[in-house]
Amino acid sequence: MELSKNFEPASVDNKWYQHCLDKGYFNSTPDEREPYTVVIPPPNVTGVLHMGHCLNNTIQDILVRRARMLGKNACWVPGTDHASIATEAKVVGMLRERGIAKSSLSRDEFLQYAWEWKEKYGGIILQQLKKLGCSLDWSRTSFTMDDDYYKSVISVFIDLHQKGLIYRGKRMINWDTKAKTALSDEEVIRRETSQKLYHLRYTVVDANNNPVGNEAITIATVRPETIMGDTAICVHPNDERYKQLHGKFALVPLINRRIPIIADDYVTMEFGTGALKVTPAHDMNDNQLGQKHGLEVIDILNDDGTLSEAAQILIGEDRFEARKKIVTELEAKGYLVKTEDYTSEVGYSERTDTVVEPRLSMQWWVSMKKISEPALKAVMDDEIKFHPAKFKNLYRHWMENVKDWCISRQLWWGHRIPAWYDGEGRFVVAANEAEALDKFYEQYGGNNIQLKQDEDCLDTWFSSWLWPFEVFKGYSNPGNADIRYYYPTNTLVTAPEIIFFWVARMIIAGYEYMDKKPFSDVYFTGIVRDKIGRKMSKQLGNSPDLLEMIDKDGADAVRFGIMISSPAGNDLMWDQAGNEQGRNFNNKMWNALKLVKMWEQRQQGSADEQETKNNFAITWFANRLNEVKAEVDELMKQFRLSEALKVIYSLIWDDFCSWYLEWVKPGFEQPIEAAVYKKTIGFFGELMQLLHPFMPFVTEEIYQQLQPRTTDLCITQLTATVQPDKDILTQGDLLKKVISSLRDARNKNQVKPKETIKLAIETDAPGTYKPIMDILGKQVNAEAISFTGSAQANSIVVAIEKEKFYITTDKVLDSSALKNDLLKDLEYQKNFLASVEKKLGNEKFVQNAKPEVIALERKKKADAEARIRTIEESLSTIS
RNA sequence: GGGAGCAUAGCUCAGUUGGUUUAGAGCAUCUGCCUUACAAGCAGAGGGUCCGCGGUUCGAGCCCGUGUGCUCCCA
Repeated sequence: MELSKNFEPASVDNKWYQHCLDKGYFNSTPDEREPYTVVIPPPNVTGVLHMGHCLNNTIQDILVRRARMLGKNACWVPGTDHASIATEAKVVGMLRERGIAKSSLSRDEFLQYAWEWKEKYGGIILQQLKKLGCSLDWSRTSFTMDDDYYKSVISVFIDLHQKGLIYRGKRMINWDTKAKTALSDEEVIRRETSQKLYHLRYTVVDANNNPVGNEAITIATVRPETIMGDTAICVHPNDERYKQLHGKFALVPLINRRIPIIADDYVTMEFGTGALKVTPAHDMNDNQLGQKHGLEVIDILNDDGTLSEAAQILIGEDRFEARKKIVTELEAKGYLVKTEDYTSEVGYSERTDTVVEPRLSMQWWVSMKKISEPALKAVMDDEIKFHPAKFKNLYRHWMENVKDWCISRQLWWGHRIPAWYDGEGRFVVAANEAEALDKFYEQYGGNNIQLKQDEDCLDTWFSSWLWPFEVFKGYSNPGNADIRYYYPTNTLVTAPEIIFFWVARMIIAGYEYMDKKPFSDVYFTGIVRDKIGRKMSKQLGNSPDLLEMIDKDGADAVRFGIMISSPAGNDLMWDQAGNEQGRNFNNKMWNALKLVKMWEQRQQGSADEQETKNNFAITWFANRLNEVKAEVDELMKQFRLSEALKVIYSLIWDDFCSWYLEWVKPGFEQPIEAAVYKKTIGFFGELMQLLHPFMPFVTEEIYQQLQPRTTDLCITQLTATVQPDKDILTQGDLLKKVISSLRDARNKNQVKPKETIKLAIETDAPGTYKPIMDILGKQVNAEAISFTGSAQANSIVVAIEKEKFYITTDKVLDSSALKNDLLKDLEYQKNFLASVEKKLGNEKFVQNAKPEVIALERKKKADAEARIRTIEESLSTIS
């Protein structure tokens, strides 16, 4: 079959992915092998594949595929989480298109639509992962609202409540006015936002409401619309400007409500005017201050962010509209002293991107302090290893200062809180209404009481923290065969931004419910940025279309592109050029395949490799391959995936294609020895195997093209690594160096590639060169090679190590360039020698340094001296 | 305000308990080649005050201090 000019990924990718699915290669069931388990960080069911997923899942696939090739029973579990807020927003959108208002639906009706949406549009991302080549066990696809999973989440809630670790309480929370729900601290994104700082003047009065002279106090605020919720003004006790106002009162502008002026060292004297308006209902810090001083709490906002009756004015106006209007009014009535530009951090909802409103609210909480202790210890003791380890610090800091977790959300899509209330607000926690009634009568007595279930549902993370064991039904069906075999899982691959959202909580849940860690290693990927360092985001539009890229260059090229620039735990500056490099790499390998296939019909002679005259090339490459295999082993153990890929890339492109293939390549239309052909096919296959986890499709295709196979590459087992022969590798390096130097000399002397030369070698060890003469001659286009004991007239001299090489050609030579090079090298060597001699002349060095270091320095000295002699002799022949 | 991290070639990064030469790779750049696998390629080359300053040491890109700049997290 004729091979195409270039590698064509489009048909190849799909063909092999489907083949592997048909063969069930990605499916796993417990057996006698060692398991290698990875659970996917469940993407949001509304999600579509972006660069972060691409990086994350490529890494997981590399780990999983390699484990599979190392004889482990690899199991990678796919799935999605139900994403309360995001999904509910999508469903509301769908309903709007159909002209249905959410408010017109009952909870059950709404949930029906939500499931409809989920079945129709949800989980597209899982199909996209197939395009990327991810070798997931699709038979295990999980969803955080699957029946058993749902029950487990509810059961965990009840259990934690019984243990006293879940409680209900009215506290300050982050309120999303668009989704009308509470958010946890982790769901709030803080962003620098330019705002205005308004200086407002409050009239000062005494206890009898009489003005105190002409006194007024000016405060600075970015939220003038909340002044109606003010219940105090606070100044620093040491602030001389305000000492006379302690114990006095101020009138809130426009509504003229009287509030006390209090003193607290919480206030920063230098900031603004040094006087702080205190609004306990609408600011976290003000709330604490209010508690300390026993201040009234006046909530002036509705749950949708409009002003409430309590505001007295601008009732029903949106908070930002109200801000504009109140500023105008304050200015008109002379309360606005001045306006400054001001930049500060403002919290935005992660899901709806609206400004988060701090708000007092009755919510459910997980008490985190005690439950997180084993989880902190496990990471500090390296029972669970973080890669890179620097994230341990961050983790410790968070865990040591962990705050209670707000887990209730005012949404319908999710796990409904199993709490049941009577008309008076008394409640019990139970799995269903019947159990709830029993419990209620037991606890409160009475009979014939109507209970109503809590309307709210649980934070999505309250379900995904059970993921590593519940995907194996480790909680709902304890001790089953899967959980015993696959848990603890091996490696979790995730982004550092969800270390608290998810990683920490999974560790907590793992110890609480399985009594074991959920995973042994956590690999944190970096954040994918564009090439000028901006985080990729929808808003910026700097996120490339992944599927388009995969269609264009193939999944392998995209995987290569993202992995080649992806240091563990560091952000990566993604650049389209990486894809091109990957595509070029595909073509390089494809062309090497074409070359090798051309030889298939031209084999000649014995297939016994001992006989072949290309023995050196084969022996050298075999050892070089072993060397790289050992390196890759080591790098993979340390999760240095990007470096492993670089090493393999260079082995294939440079060592195999540029050196080895050129060394064994027969002349035009000449035959190739059968033994060499056989070996070459073998090497090529092994290279594909080594690269396969990184680039699964092109490697499988080439592997199958190389020779008829009865198996597939993706399940072919890697053989144990053999230690390479150092002497052979050194000789190979020498050969490469000689060839490069001679080519350089040809280049500098403008000897055209096609012109042949005669080469004479002056060496003490001609034996070293005998096995590599053929290769050397071919590579530098020499028609003859001889050994000589003396300088050759009219030749180009090339000095390498202690040896000299004389190139003779018909051309008239201009030796000035050559002479220049030699002089430059001589100066370098002399300086180097001087530095080594200085070191060796230093008594303290000789006394203190380790013997092997001193021996090394002596060798450096000897080498440099020999080298200087060679250069000087060479220079003398040039004149 | 508190904490963490980073700073090495034009760009992106390696550089493992301080000594493998006067620091490496890929990409980009430059030179020469349309050499029958590959011009999306081949063969070569150039390119660095390892952020500044001070210290420890026989010896510092690496350890310590300090300054500067950038990034992230928390309040």
